[in-house]
Amino acid sequence: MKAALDLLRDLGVQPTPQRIAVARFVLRTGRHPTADEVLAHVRRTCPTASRATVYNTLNLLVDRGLLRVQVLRGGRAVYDANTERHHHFIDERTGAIHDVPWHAVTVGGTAALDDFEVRDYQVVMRGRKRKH
Amino acid sequence: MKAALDLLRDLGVQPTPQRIAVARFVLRTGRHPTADEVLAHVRRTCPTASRATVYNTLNLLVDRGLLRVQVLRGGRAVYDANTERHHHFIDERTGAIHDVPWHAVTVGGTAALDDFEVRDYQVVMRGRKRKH
DNA sequence: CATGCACCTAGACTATGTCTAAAATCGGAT
DNA sequence: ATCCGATTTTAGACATAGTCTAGGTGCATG
Repeated sequence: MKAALDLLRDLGVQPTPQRIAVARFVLRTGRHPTADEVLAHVRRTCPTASRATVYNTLNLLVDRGLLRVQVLRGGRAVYDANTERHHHFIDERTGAIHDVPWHAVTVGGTAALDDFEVRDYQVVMRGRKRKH
Repeated sequence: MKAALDLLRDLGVQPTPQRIAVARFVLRTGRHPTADEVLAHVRRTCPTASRATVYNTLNLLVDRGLLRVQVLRGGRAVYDANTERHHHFIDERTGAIHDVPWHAVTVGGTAALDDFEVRDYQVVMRGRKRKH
C-alpha cells in the first residue's frame, strides 16, 4: 500500500494534513468505518478537523475511485477501501461488516432476467461470524 | 388479500382508522414506499394523522411479520409487503426498487464459507429496467 | 505588501426517525 | 348514557447523519 501522501498526489489533490489523516485511516483499516468514526480517529492527530472536511475528503476519495461508500449499517454510510467487487456479510450480533471474496459465492441467472438489465450486483448476507 | 381490518384484528391490535389507513396502503401497494410516502397517502383520508403514528404502525406491522423494512433507497427505510424471500433490483435512473423472485437467481457457496454462518441473504442488483 | 486561490472551520440547515407529554378515544362496568 | 382507566393519537421536541454556507486562514504570486 502506497503512502497516503503519494496517493493524494497521484490524484492531483493537495495533500493537506487533514486529507492525509483521513486517507491514512480509511484506506488502511480493514473495517468499514462510518464518517463519524473517521472523524473521531482523525481528531486524534488533528483535533480541530471539522465534520465538513471529513465528509468532503471521503466524498473526494469516493469520486476518485479509491473508496466505496455503502449504506449498510442501519442506514448509515460506511466507507470501504476494498474497491474490488466483493460481497458483504453483516454480523447480526455486533453489526460488524465483513468482506466476502467475489469468488467465494456464485450467482447465476442475473443475465437471464427479462425485465432488468443488471449492471452490478452483490450478495448481502446476514448471520453470525464463526469463532475459531 | 384479507381486508386490513381483519388483518389487524388477527394481530390482536385495535383497528383504529389510522392503522387501517396505513395497513391498507402499505400492504396492497406493490411499490416500496418510504415512511413519508405512507404518511402522505394516509393523510389523504386521515388528514390529522401524525408522523409518529405512521412510524408506530409501520414498526408494529414489521414486528408482527406482515411487513419487511429495508434500508435501500439512499439510506432511507422502505417498507415491503412482500415478506417472502426475494431479491431486489434498483433502477439506477429512477431509484425505483423492484422485487426479483427468489428462484430467478441462483446463489451458491454461502454454506461453504468458513468464517460465516449465513442465516439469510439476498442479492441486490443495480442497473436499468428494460422497456418492453 | 496586496491579491487571489484553495482549503478549513464552525455552525446553520435539512431530512429521517424516535421520544414525550398531553389530549383524545376506546371498551367495559355501572 | 356515563364514568373510569387504559390505549392511542397528536404535535412538537429531540437525536442523528449529512450537506451547505459564510467567513477565515494560509500560501503562492506579482
